[in-house]
Amino acid sequence: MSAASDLADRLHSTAIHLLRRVRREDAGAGLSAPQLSALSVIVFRDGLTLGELAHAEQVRPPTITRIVAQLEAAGLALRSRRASDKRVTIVKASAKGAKLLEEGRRRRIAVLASEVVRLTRRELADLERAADLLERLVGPRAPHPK
Amino acid sequence: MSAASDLADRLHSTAIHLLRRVRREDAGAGLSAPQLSALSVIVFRDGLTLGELAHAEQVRPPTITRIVAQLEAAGLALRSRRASDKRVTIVKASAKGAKLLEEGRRRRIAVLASEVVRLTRRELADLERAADLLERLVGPRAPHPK
DNA sequence: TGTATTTAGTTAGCAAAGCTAAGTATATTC
DNA sequence: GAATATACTTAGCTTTGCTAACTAAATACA
Repeated sequence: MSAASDLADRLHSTAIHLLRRVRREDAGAGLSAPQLSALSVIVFRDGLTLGELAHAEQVRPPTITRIVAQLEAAGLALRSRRASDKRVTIVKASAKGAKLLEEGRRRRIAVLASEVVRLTRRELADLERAADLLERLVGPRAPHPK
Repeated sequence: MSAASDLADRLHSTAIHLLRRVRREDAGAGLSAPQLSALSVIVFRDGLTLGELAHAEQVRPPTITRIVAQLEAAGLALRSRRASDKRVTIVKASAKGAKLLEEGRRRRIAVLASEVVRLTRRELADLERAADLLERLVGPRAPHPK
């Protein structure tokens, strides 16, 4: 139990540090980490609804409303109503958004991957497997009974 | 290069999701993730200075000033001046702080480790190694030339 | 049909995180 | 002993995240 406890602690701590580390670079691209994260999902799953995006990003509706509004204001994403149900909002990435995502990714690489590429092949494989596991651990899944 | 890029992206994304995941539980303990992270360092390295803590946490001085002020207001940490140099502030954990850290840790476990303990021994070993690597990647190290 | 409920998203307003710029107080330098 | 450097603080800004309360559209039901 203590081993799992320690590990969870370390993951928590490294997550905080990782985000602090990339924060400034992301800012250089003009986008915050949450904005980039959302944009990434939008590009990857083009045409999803705000609700789906909120679920994927594990935030509450008001939060995703605002983030998408920012992306839209920056000309990176587009919103439209679904014809068959005018309550739902469809989000798509603009060409500019897709392009900027690629740039943001490159910047992040400069910070993370400049170190990552120095790893041995074996260490890289470890990290890859760990990323799989982490995605399973923290992926969307009805987080809490409200 | 694209492999490293993808990996960096995934780590970035999982870091965001992990923190969102534990956010509510930490809130349940009355502490935010940054507060818990700082408290953890304070408990682990009792008697460090604010500057050292800021460096360990990779934030700017004003940020650490505020976080420690919050911990102090909550009765979890204590500040004192160093006799030999009255500019520097020494931070220590109170008994209450050490106790609460253990509780916060337990709560986080409930979220992360409830899944973590379900992993196979081999997966756990992967994650452990990954945590080592991540700590190396994102640990304190003069991040940017101001 | 026509009210009542549910669903999708928004608006308002709050606390905290992070920052920079500018201030204070103590040490150090010359 | 005046000038500079160091350690931290204060002020003020933007962004994140939340809950609570609202609007508008769809569905239920009677």
